[in-house]
Amino acid sequence: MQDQLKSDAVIIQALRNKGYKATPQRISVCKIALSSKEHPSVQKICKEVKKTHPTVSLATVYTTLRLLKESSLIQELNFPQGQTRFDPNLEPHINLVCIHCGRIMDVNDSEAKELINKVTKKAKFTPKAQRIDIYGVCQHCSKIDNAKS
Amino acid sequence: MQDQLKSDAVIIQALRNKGYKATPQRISVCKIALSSKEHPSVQKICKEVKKTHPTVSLATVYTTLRLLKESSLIQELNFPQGQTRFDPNLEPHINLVCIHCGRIMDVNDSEAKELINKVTKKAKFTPKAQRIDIYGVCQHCSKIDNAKS
DNA sequence: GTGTTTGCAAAGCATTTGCACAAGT
DNA sequence: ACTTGTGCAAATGCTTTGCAAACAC
Repeated sequence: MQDQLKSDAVIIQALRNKGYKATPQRISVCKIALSSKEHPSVQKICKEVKKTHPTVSLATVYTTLRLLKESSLIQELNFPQGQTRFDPNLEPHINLVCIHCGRIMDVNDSEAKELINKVTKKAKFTPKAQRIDIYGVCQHCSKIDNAKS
Repeated sequence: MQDQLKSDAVIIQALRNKGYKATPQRISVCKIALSSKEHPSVQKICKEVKKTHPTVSLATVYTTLRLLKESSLIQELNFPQGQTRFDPNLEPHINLVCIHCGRIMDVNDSEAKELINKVTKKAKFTPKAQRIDIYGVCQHCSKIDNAKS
């Protein structure tokens, strides 16, 4: 699940710097939320944490995710039907959201950044964050669809 | 609230074409959802409809909005804390979302369209819809902030 | 007249909160 | 030791659903 694992030490330090206690559950949630490229849901994160901390509760996962959000380390992506996913990539980038398999792929594109700069400057709007989603069918799913027909 | 009011006749025709009955409540919800530039919430739409149809229920508003969504006439924009807003603009455009006053301003920009074309082609992704949000402080709210300090 | 829609109230979910106990510093 | 965090269960708030009466066609 995590390609780019943050080490425990780094996370413990970051939590303490912000005045939070570094509990095992918290460290685990942070590691997954900050390292995953899968844009996991709360349920998915909780399931993952349970592998090493079987007693963890959803409440703790929610609380920790809120800390990360308030510390501007992750972004919350809300979708219809109460689907919420989390993204540690806060740079301007594009989310390709597959409406078949639910996968979200990141595309880093410098033009996205330029577009945001241009538009906000023109509208005298002070940007703090952004979200660019494209909804559609990913390469993998359209292959499956084609094979079926 | 509505600058670009769709006429009743057009909406009635559209509903019937899709096999739906044109009830007064439905017509009213459609008019507001399709014409408003304010990206209204469900509550706001319901309140607006109540002005002419005081007995309308939230359930009816929800149902009608679902029809419009499934007919690809509006888009649902989900935000944290169960905030849902609706947007009749389905063309690629940019939403400037003010985190102070909650206003959402549309910016039509051909570069947004081009960016989407480029990225989806490259990733062999079939686009169906999109959403580009920039979160920050609008011109009006930053003036207020400056005046305070 | 027939099938759909309405409006109410109840049910369903995701998320938050209160609180006693446990754990980190 | 003191304070904060955990985990449970209950509460909250948005959205959906079931159903009888009302309505569109």
